[in-house]
Amino acid sequence: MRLIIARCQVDYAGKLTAHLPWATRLIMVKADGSIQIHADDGAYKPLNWMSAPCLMTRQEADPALDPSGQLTELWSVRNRSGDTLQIGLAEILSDSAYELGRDPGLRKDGVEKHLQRLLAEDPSAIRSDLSLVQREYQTPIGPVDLLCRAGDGSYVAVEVKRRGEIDGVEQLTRYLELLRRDSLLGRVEGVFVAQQIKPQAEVVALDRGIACVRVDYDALRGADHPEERLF
Amino acid sequence: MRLIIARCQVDYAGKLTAHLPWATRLIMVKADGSIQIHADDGAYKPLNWMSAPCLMTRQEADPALDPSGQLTELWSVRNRSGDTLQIGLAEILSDSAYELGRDPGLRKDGVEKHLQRLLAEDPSAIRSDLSLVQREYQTPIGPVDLLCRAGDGSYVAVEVKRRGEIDGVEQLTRYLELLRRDSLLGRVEGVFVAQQIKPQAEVVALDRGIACVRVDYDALRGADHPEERLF
DNA sequence: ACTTCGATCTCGTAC
DNA sequence: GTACGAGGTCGAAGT
Repeated sequence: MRLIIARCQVDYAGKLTAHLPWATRLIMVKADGSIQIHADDGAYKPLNWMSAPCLMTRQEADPALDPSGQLTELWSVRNRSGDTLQIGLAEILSDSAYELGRDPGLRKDGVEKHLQRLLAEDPSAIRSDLSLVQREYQTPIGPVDLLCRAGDGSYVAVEVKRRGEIDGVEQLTRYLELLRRDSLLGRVEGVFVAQQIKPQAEVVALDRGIACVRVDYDALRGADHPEERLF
Repeated sequence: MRLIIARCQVDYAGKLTAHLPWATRLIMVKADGSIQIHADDGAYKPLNWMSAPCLMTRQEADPALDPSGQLTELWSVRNRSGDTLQIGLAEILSDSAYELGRDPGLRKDGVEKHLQRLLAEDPSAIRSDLSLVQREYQTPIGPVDLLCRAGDGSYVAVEVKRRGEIDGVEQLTRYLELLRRDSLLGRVEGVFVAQQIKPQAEVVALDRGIACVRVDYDALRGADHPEERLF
């Protein structure tokens, strides 16, 4: 990994064009050839970047092409799609490189699957009269997260999301259309379950007769494993 | 901006939990307090991070809590939601800080809004008989990009995308369903406009009676500002 | 290789 | 502030 602190200007041309005026920034070149340019604030997204695989060519500044004469080096980076990143360097305040080696990588836990599992174990957390028929109930257009049965015997298709947005409602709508064609199932209701549901998604859902239920992930986890509760 | 190259291990607990085993990595601390931890490959997304605003507290390693004795420093970072990032540091290979100052920021060009504006100025570029009724016509499920009127007096809802994919067709379909319920509007057509349209998206659109139109962004810009044309 | 989908998404922008 | 849509998204999982 090579880290450079330098005054630079940058131009990107690809799916869009973008320009960075002269300023002092961090330029990071990773071992895989990828490059990112960071300012001193903002979240992790760089101001500009080029992902691997890409090819960099370097050239000394040509005074004829740089009337202001502040350029010392010009880097051109290009990827397979023909996107280009041009970095002009002026004063270099620091330039160092390190061998980091391969990273063992990140281990995650606790995403949407977990929420689905908790609700499969206790569908009454969604609505008191629900009982599970099958989790990941297969259909030709994909799996329904939870297929349940209501107190009155009718089937209920449940779509589980961490955040309920409009495309989740579309997904459930497609499942319901399909399930309702299956005359063996009889009446089939839809329930959209999420930790948070966006207002627009709720409007669309209710307009289609789909109920919306918000669930508390931490409470569910607590109910499932009381010993893990912190308070 | 502070840049540290060090052997470290990291734990995140928040919307999910994640762990990074011991390895040598880059730790970047920006002036706004945000932190990111990078390996030597991968695109710009860090292995782990904490966005500003957040608060870091530092403590010397306590041998009693670290039987292996490799820890030299322990950093705890916390944000407003209570998410925490714990970074344990061992050998520090490099540690340096720089004053970068405020960045003048990125200037972009060529995004969807610009395309929408150009088409709003001249809807005949979509179809010769179209005239604009309203840009960003509001509905309960979101704004229609362009509401136009055809030569025969019927309304035309136009969805503009840079790249036309299937979700754009879905979006326009929802608008059309809604607009057609409004008896004041009478007949409402749909037109899907983009620089490129994926074959799958076109199949779905045509199947639903939605016309597809490809537009040339550069030509539109050229027609609008002939002096800016490069060739 | 390509596609689909979630994300500790990030980022702008309108309300 | 909150909510919503777009992204040069990134990254993983499945086909």
